[in-house]
Parts: sequence; C-alpha cells; structure tokens
Amino acid sequence: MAIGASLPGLEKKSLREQALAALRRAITSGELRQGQHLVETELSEMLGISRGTLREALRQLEQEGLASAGPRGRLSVRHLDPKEIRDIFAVRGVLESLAARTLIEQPRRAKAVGELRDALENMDEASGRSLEDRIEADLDFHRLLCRLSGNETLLHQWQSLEGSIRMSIMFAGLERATSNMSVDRHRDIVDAIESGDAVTARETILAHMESASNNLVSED
Amino acid sequence: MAIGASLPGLEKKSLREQALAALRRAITSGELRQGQHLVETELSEMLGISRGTLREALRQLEQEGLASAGPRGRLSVRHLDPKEIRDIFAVRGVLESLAARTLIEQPRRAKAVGELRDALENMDEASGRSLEDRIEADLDFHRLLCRLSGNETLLHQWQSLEGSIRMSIMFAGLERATSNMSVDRHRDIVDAIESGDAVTARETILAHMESASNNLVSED
DNA sequence: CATATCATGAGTGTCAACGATTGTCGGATG
DNA sequence: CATCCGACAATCGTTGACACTCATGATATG
Repeated sequence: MAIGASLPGLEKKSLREQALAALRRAITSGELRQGQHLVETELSEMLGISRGTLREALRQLEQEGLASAGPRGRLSVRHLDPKEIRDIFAVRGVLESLAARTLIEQPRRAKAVGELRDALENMDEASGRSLEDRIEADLDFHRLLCRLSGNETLLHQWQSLEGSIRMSIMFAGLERATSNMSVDRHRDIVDAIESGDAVTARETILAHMESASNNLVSED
Repeated sequence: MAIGASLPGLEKKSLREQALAALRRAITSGELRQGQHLVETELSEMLGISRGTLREALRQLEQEGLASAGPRGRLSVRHLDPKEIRDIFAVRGVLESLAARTLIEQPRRAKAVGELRDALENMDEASGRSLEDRIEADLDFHRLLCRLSGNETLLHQWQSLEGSIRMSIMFAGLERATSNMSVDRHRDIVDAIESGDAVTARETILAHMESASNNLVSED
C-alpha cells in the first residue's frame, strides 16, 4: 500500500485542539458574532464532537478572552469595546517591547534580524494579496519577534492575546486595519533592533501599537 | 429585612473552579513536586470529582503554565529552571510597569495611591507573620497595582502568571524569597507613581523584578 | 384586571461507564 | 541474549443520564 505518499499531513491534533482552532476561526472571522450565545449542545453537534470534549475547548477559548462567561456559566462571544481594544494593544506593546529588548541584549542577534527581515519580505509579498493574507503575514512578524526573544513565557502570553488581536482587527473592519500593516513601519522596528538601540526599539513599538489601536477604534 | 447581613457568602463555585484552586494550591505549596506526573484517575479520585470535570480544570492549569504536556497528552507538574524564572519575572516586570504608567496617566490617581499604601500597610503587618502570609500580602500588592490600572487585559495576563510566580518562589526556598518582600522597595514604587514620574516608576519596577529573580535563582 | 403560582423547557454542571489507542513492563521462548 | 507476546496503565473521546437553575408563559386566584 502506497502509504504515506498521500497522507495529507501528520498534523494529527486532538479533537479538542481542532475544535479550539475551529472556534477561534469562527469567532475571528465573524462567523460567530460578538455577544452571540455559545450553546454547548449546538456547538458539539455542529463540530461533531461530544460535549465533554467541546467544554474543554471552551475553557481554553474563555481564557484566551474570545468568550466570556455570563451568569450561570453561559458563554458568549466576547464583545470588544474601544477601550478594551486599546488595553489589549497596550499590553501587546509592552510584550513586544520586551521581546525587542531581550533580542537586543543577545550578543548574536544577527540571525534573528535576518529572520525578521524575511518576515518583512513576506509581508511585502502579501501586500498584494487578500486582506487575510496580509493580516496573517503581519501577525507572523510580530509572533516571530516574540519567539526569537527566546522567552517562552513571553511568547505564550502573546499567543494568548492573539485571538483578541484578531478580533480587534475584525471589529475594526477592513479599511482601518489596512493602514496598520505598512511594511515601512515594521522595518523601523527591525532597524532599531539591528542597531542595538533598545530605547528607540521600545518607542517605535509602543508608537506603532498606539497608532494601530487608534486606527482601529477611530470614529469616522 | 436584615437578612443577608450575616449570610457569609453564597460564593458557590463550580467544582471545576474548586478543583482548579486545589490543584494550584497543591502545586504551589509543593505538595505536588515539580515534574511529577499528573494522573487523571488518581487526581479525580483524590478530589472526589469525575474525570470529565477534572480534565477541564487540568486544561486551565496547563494554560496557566503550572502543568505541561508531555508526549501523548501526559501532563506533569511544570519544572521551572532558572532561565524560565527570569523570563517570567521579565514579563511580570513589563506588565506591572505598564500598570504603573497607566495609573500615572489617570488624572485622579490619588485614590489608587491610597489603596496601594493600604496594601503596603498590610505587607508591613504581615512581615511578622508566616512566610505564606507575607507572600500573600506581596502578591496582593502587585495584583492590586494591575487591577487599579483599569486594564482588564493586563490584570488577566498578570493573573495567568500568578501561579508561575508562586511556583518560582516555592522553587527558590523560603530564605531567598524573603529578601524580595521588603516594604521599602515597594514603597519606592508607590512614591514614583504618586509623583507622576513614569520613567522612575518603570525603572523602579524593572529593577525590583530583576533583583527579585536574581535572588530567587542565586546559587549559594 | 392584577398578581401569585406553577409547569415547562433550555442549558449548564456533573457523573459513571465504556471503547479505542498507545506506551510500558515483565516474562516466556528460541 | 535478543525478541516477541501479553497484561497493564493511562489518555482520548464518547454516550447517556440526572440534578439544578433560570426564564417564560400559562394558569389559577383575589
């Protein structure tokens, strides 16, 4: 049997993780609207999994801030108001600033800078494609920054915000999101890291995040 | 009707939350040792709850970083090495710095400063009591700082580190932990916030965290 | 008509028991 | 001694059931 050849992927994740990914996607894509009530029995049927397994996924979803619990454990898709978006981006800003600072303190950061430039490259290529691709490339860059810091806790915390970040972008609508994905602004960050200037790196990132959240919640 | 006055509290938490709290406590108190394998059937029996309910709690524990999954989903109590402790405290540092900065930017921060001074008071009183009480008072102070920032995301992220922080202190042993709980050093933070000096506040907090993690992992 | 009471339904919390899969360990066997 | 085999352990996931709580609407009562 010509095994393996056609096996699409060894990506055998547990059902719980698949369910979690599906739910994340459904929320950040707007398929499930903000405030919408998440009914265990419905969802477990839709996803074709048992309630128990689904509940495990929901717990995680809750901790990622994509769902919030009302009275009596009723979960609904979290609603993000402008203040919360600003708050999320403020936290994100300090996390990524720390990543930059950590990276700068590492003597051999040339390789990391190279990888970041590759990520910039990807963003550039994606700029012609769909908005989703661009968002993906953008988040890839920022996630990579955190990963390269070598601080697992930092990466983990950033990732636990990732869903909320996606939701914020969703919430903002597509035009406003676009202005945050300029390659140039991201290049400034990499330049600052490469030059070893921690203060500038930090200020660049914080400014980037502040303007990003301003764009996302602007009222026009 | 003078009811309720004496009603101690209808704080009926779900079994899942109680289990989670019990597990947290067991880990941060050292009752469950680092690296120890967490067997679902054993734990569910010990806690007197079903496996399903326990599993939900375990997922949460995992996301808090108190347990880590080995191959094929086997969970064990997370092992923290010195680098991880430093990493945790670095993240904690930037989170609390953000809290301080946010607090400073609020025009009416006098009340918050008052509450922080109360917390200092508590730390002072606790300094004569058991080490656990002092740890509690210390963490209360830092958690309060995050809460007063009004940034729910920030508070949430901090709390998701709280278990790891407790573990770090555990891991360090009791003597080394003590030196991190000086009231004076904490007063410096409050003073900086009160004076509205964001830069000093940030530097004070980061220095505090760096020296704290140094103390915790020092090799003597 | 207004109000109090009750039946019903939806949804979550929790449990118990089961099957499937996979890794582990102790032997029996050549 | 190496290897294969079988029992065991443990997790993943499922199913089905029951209790509890709350909202809702119907009904009975004044």
